[in-house]
Amino acid sequence: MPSPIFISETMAYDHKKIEKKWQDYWVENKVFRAVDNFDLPKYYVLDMFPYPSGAGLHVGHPLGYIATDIIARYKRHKGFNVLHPMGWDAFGLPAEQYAIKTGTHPSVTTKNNIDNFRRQIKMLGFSYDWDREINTTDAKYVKWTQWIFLQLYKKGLAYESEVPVNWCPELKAVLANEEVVDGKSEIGGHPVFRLPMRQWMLRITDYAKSLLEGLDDLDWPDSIKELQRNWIGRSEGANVHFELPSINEKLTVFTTRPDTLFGATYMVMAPEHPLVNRLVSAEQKIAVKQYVEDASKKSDLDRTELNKEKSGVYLGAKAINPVNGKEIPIWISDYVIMSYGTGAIMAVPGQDQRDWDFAKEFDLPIIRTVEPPEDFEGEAYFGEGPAINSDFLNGLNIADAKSKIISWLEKKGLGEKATQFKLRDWLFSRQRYWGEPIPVIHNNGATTPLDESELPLELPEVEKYEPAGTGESPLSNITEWVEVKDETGNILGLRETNTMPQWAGSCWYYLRYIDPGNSDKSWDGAKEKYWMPVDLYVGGAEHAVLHLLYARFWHHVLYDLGHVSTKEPFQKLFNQGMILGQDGSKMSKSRGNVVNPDETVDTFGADSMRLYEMFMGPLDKAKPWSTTGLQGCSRFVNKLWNIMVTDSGNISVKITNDPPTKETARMLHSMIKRVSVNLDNLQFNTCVSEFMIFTNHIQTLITINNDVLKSFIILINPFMPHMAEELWQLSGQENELTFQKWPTFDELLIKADTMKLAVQINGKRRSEIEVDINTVEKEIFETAKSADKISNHLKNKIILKEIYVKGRLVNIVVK
RNA sequence: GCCGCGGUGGUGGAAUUGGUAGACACGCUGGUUUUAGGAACCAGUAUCGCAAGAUGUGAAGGUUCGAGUCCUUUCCGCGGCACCA
Repeated sequence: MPSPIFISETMAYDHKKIEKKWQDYWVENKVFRAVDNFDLPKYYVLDMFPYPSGAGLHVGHPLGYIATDIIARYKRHKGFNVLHPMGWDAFGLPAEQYAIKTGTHPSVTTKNNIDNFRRQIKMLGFSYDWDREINTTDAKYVKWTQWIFLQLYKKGLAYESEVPVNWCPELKAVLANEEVVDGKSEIGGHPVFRLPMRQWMLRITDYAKSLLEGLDDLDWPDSIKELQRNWIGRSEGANVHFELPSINEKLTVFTTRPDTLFGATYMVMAPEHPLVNRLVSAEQKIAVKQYVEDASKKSDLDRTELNKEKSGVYLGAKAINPVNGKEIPIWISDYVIMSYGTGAIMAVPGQDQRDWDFAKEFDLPIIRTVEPPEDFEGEAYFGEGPAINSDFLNGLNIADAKSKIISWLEKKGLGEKATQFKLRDWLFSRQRYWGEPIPVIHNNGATTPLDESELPLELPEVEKYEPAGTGESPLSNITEWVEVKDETGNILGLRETNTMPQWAGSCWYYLRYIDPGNSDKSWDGAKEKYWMPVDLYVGGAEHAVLHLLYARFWHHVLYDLGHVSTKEPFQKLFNQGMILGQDGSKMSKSRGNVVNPDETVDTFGADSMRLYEMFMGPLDKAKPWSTTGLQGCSRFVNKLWNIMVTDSGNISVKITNDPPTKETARMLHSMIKRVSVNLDNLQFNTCVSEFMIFTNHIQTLITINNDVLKSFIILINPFMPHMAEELWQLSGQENELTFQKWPTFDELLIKADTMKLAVQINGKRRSEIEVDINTVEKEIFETAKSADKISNHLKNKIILKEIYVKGRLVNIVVK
């Protein structure tokens, strides 16, 4: 960004010198250290810690950090003991891919990137307690990540399974469901295929109910709660058992519409269903085998892209519909998926569009069991209506029919009420080097967890970081690490060579900040009880169903095991929006619209950048960067400086002990009120406007009262701490600014002596009157009626009603 | 298709939650100052109109004394999910 710097005639605020001065001061005096003083009210304000990439920060990254820093500083002024930490989510694929290319150990890359990120973050003057900095790749941290894994393992929540996984040949790794988007990898957009592989899984499905119900009491954006609810995907319905006469077994299906059972005219099983081979008839054997093979070759992308046309094959077997004893044919089709419900459905084409499409394709019978309205022209009907063709359910609405059929099924032992979740177990292993080793030893098909005393299990040095390509991690090549031997050299077992996914470290880092140096325990119980939960958590919405769901899962487990005192980790969540490039599109290297914070801070200073990012608009909205907008904020910063400070660097002679005018006092108290309320609501942009309005006012003053100035400095300190500290010092204050009490406002002082009231005729503004604040209503109406332009509007009209909205307006309703 | 969020000047956005729409800033126009450019300061800036005045928060209806705000229908944009039975 070529920004020519011109020397102005007024003394410019020397941001470089002053920012360095106070940043050094804060570090040397450990001003922002959080002390474990349990008597003080606490406030835990947390940022989603970054993955330190090689590219460094662009101006969008620190947006949330600026907001949390403002809140942290605000809460300190409000008397809270504030915990505000920062750390690094440092395991991950980019460092490993760089290692494959260059041979540089990922720990070296990671260290360099962290150093750069730390430098960039520090230049913005954030009030982090750097004594609590953590790094997920640090052996002292990995130890406790592995320790938590062992707790999950011991509780039976970690298991190995040969499951069809999302295999990405390009990344040479398997991915979690949450990491696959539209059949492609979330990172890089490479195709993903379904392959069976041995994998570690975490039983997050055991916590589906708990995770769903826990959302209710959280102060989170509705959109994120809704996203998680959808992802967990609770469905209420029934399991229904269908008799399979040919093999004398039962086939259970899950349905949300048991009321439509009389309309079930055929059944469909997933091609992978275990009963397929036993049910298939001799005549259909070849066709079925072919279909099953074709289905297994399809990638996720194929399956979604082909979702328009239904395919399938008749199994040559029948099932008995339990409500009427009718024989119905069983088909297989890939529109039924094995991993949801029981992998088989009862098809009710009359009430389900997918079943309708399939029935039309293969000429299967359709029976409506809910009467559609007369003008209904669609195909399957899923609206409300009376039951038809359904024997004892006829005439009932859907809800009544459901409960009646469920109790009928339960009484006869043919089915029962059931709840299903979409959520699947969490695929927890990765075929990568740069992750936490899973602390487990294999021996003859059995697995043994490491003893806690053997933790941390550290990564061995390797020569090649390239994965084997067969789905095995680079660790599998390190024989001396993999083979666990006793003193005499006998092999006792083989180490697990898969590592944990990047999410592992971020699942509990907020707990480690509470007690980062503890080498005996993951964290101290008393400290955890004091600091938790996180009072405010700010980060990007892209983590809605990944990090935020996984972390909640671990936390729920830790709660059940008695390791944490709160059921939920993050009480209030806020998502910062994206900062777009000047052109309105997403900032990216390829578009060439990336704004670098190093240059911005160098040219305009940290305070200007902080102020501008807050001024741009609401924190949660996406908004484009504007260099002229930034210049506007920089202009404001300099203007404020020049009002307060002389060219020779002393506090202005305007600052005196003369009492403020009524107007100045009114504006100060109004500002205190609005800034306080807006900060409580995380509305930072309007706080900045308030500062501008007040500054525009004091610019016109001949003298500025010293106490007014003091209050103003405290108000701006969260936003522009460097200048605030300097002004605080220049104005002769000696106490630590950080802990000054937040000013309070006096409602009486905010009121002016007179008020301006709009005068409306039939709700339209026609005039304005100014009256004394104590004027009684009757007098106000009289004044209003005689006001400029109003008498004209009242000519030849009948006044029906007179409305006075206190302090705002008068409305005269006429006819 | 389903779920969630949004649509206000030339631009980013305000609006005490039903009460004077456009705060604050950017940009633009004119002025002061300056050798000039820049900076700083002053004034103006929703639209139409010389004016009086009229119109105006994606569109159309409705509730109300009064609607950017509430209700209905509809269009557009963004995010998420997607054969989940």
